[in-house]
Amino acid sequence: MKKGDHLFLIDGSGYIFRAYHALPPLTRKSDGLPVGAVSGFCNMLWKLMLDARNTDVGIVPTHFAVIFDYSSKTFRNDLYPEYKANRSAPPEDLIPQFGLIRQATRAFNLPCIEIEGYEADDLIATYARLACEAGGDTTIISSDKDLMQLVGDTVGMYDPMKDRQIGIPEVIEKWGVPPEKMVDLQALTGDSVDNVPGVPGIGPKTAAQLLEQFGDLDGLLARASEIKQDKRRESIIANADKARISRQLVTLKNDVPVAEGLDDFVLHAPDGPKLIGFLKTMEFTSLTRRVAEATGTEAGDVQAVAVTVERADAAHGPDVGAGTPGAIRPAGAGEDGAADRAPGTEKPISGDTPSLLAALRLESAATRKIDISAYHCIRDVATLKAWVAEATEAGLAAFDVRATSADPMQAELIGLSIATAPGRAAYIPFAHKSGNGDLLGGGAVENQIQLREALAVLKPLLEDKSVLKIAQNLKYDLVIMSRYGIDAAPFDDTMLISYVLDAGTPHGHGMDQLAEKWLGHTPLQLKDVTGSGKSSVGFDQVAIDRATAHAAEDADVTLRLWLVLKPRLAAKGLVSVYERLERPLVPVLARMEQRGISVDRQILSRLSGELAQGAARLEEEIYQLIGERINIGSPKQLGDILFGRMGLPGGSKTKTGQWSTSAQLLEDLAAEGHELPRKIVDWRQLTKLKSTYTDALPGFIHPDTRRVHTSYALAATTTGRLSSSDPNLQNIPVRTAEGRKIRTAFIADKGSRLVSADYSQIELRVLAHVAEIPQLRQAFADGADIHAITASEMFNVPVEGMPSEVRRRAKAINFGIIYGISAFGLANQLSIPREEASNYIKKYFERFPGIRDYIEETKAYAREHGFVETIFGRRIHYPDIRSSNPSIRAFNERASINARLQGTAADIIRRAMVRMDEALEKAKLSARMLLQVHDELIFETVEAEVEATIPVVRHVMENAAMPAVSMSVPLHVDARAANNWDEAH
DNA sequence: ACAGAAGCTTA
DNA sequence: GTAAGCTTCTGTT
Repeated sequence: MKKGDHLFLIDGSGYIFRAYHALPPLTRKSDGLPVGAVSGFCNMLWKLMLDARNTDVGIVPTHFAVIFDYSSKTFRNDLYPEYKANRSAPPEDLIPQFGLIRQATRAFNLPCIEIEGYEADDLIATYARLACEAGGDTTIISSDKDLMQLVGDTVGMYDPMKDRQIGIPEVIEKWGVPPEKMVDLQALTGDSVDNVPGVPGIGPKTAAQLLEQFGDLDGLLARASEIKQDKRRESIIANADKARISRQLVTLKNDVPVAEGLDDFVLHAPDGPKLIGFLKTMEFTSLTRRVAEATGTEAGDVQAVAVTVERADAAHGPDVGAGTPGAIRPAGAGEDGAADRAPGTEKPISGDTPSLLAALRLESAATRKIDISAYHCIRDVATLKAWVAEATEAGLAAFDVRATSADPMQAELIGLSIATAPGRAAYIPFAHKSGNGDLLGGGAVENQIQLREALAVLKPLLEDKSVLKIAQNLKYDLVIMSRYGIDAAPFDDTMLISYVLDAGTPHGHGMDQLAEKWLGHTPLQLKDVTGSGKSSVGFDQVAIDRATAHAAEDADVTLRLWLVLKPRLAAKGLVSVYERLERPLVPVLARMEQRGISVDRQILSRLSGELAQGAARLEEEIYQLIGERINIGSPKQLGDILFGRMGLPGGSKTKTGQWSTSAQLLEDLAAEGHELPRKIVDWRQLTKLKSTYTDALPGFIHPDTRRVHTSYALAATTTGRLSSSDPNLQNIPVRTAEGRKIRTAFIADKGSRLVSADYSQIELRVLAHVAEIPQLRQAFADGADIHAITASEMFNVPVEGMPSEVRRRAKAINFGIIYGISAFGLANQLSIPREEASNYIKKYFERFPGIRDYIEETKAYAREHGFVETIFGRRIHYPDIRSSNPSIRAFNERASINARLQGTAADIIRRAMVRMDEALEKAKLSARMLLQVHDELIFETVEAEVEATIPVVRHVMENAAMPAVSMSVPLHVDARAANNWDEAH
């Protein structure tokens, strides 16, 4: 070994236990031999060896060895007979796997190292030292904290199950001490799994703090009398000996007399047939196939080999009783790894399982490079027809539209790209201009197929029922193409597939993020080809070769993403969520966006004038009161005046140290009789309504349709709700009379009416259903006042003649439950002390123990799986639910409680929307769905059909959960018709 | 020209 | 206490 070489040391024994516990139990070979841990081990080894040949990865091992424990009896037992004495025998189905894993190691052509009397950790310490002395680097494949003491400048760790590097910073982050102090830390904390005593009452946090204060263990023991906390001081003084012996136990021995030297560990290429022989015997079908592919071996030619199996009832062989403490739980491994490690979870004697397919696709996607210079540009009809034929033959193609605007209602088609296989993609320019920058925009570029001609060739393909069209954020393309008379179908949308798979994970679902995550690739950005800011040009001005690279790459990336992501749906049981709740909603929303809604410019303009007058009047009065003309809209200036110069009481600070001027705070001051805060609150309301609504909305009226076309995002929220933007029509004011006037500007066409239909208390009904609360179910079945019933149960007062304040409090609690209640939040909401809020919650749980159970069960589920599910199977991930930061953890808990309810409600209205158009058509009604506001749908219909439309709409909405779920609580929908949205609501 | 904070609108 | 989007101000690029 020499400088620059890199040694990989696998903690084989640790891995066995971790894999056994992390992987699903009962993975067995056809003859019943349990092989789950062997499978996990082989997959891990194979992945490491692939990485080893992939120079992109950065760390390339030159030396490689797998280290095992030999037996449970080591020199440590001489030091401390109780060491690992409480270790029970390994699980029965793990025993035969110890030997198999050693055989697997040899099948991989890797050295298999174990020495009697020493633990694997000691051998690892020894080899890491030898490598360091030879000038090489070491990576230890393990996440065992016992090994962290070895981490240093030349020694790192890697956790293959979590794909995580562990270096000095990670050790400090996790344990609060640098690696060289890990020994002292472990000496203090001890280890119950290994029966290392430590000092009772000292955990990792305290230990780190003490070591910080006293330097090291010896310093601490010498000056223990200085510790302030009585209990802690006494425990450390009384147990100093235990700490010292613990330190000896956890200190790894780095001078074990080893037989093999580092030169015996030089990494060789795997021997295909030898390895495949073993894998076949194990019936690891997918890994066999992948290894065969990678090594160029014909798997069919290789015979399975004999393996030696130690029976569970035989004498315990090596490894028994020794393992890695803190083996992670199945859930702790993260379900997200499931398909990545698909072969580890595969069923015995399986063919192409979805997980296998997903894993294969991922592997090939990550290895096949993207070459943006290899794309074609289609400039004549004959070539275009050839590509259409190719796509038809393939039965699928990815598309991406290039247009003049991000708003699909305004966008003019410029070109279209198409991909038929990874790396095989083309761009068809129709409307590029030579960008000379003169005002006329230059002339059309030569050698382009005319738009009409190109669409005539493409339309049959786009509408061909036997060709799957794949796009990223398909709704955009669909709206544009629909305006050009094309109704593309059938289709898949990679953005939505990602959303179904990974809602709530840190990565978003945009193409760039998906390409980065799954393909390890950064596509050309639009900015890269159009420029940005002032010097940017329209896409139609981009040179055709640059446009080709950009557009065709997006189609290529989309196709590759589809190959990777689509099989994952089946692997995770999420196909029906995608096919029933996501994909069919795309054309529904595309139609709603295209229809738009009429907004009366005159009404808004009149309102804007009134608001301007009112605001101006208040402005003058405010200036009078404060004596100077500040910018009232500046919270900074306002705060300085109110709480600084004028000295009003009760000012609190925001997190940036500014005075808070929130409405709540100003309201409180107003209630104390101050004149100014009231005026500021009023001024804010008027200016808010003016700027956000009356002034902004007219700008969204489309020049041709003269209606407002919002844009719905299907994949923007974590819970499954839609979001609306440009403009946001889901936050049009309704609470105040002033604000509601905005709604009168949303009108139906002449001779038509707006119909508004909204679910009543849908989230509370979902709660009553999922948490199985008898009183709430009964109340909803009776059509009773749910908040009054809650109050009656809690405070033992009759519903008749109930004071409104009592009902108000119950209502706040009901909403609080939906939001994942906390005493802090409820106290804020009701302006009561935290203790009082806490008592309310306690009382509530006494009356409705099912809700407490539901909340606890949700938290436990989220913690175990890292996600929660709606009743229709939509998954929402909470990766931070296990955070050690209590406030982050609590936030994730509340969010996960809310997500089941909000997400289920969102699923229900999605189901209604998917069915609505067909139901209306079947009833021969011309009503058109225009808007969705979370629990409300707004339709436009001719006056004569209003009466017939309402029952159809109600029926679809009230039965939307069926037949997938038969709810134990009825859904109730209120519906009304009027000339404008204010009166219809 | 853009990003973050503060504030306000909705379900 | 949950989930969003938009506007203004303010400071940085």
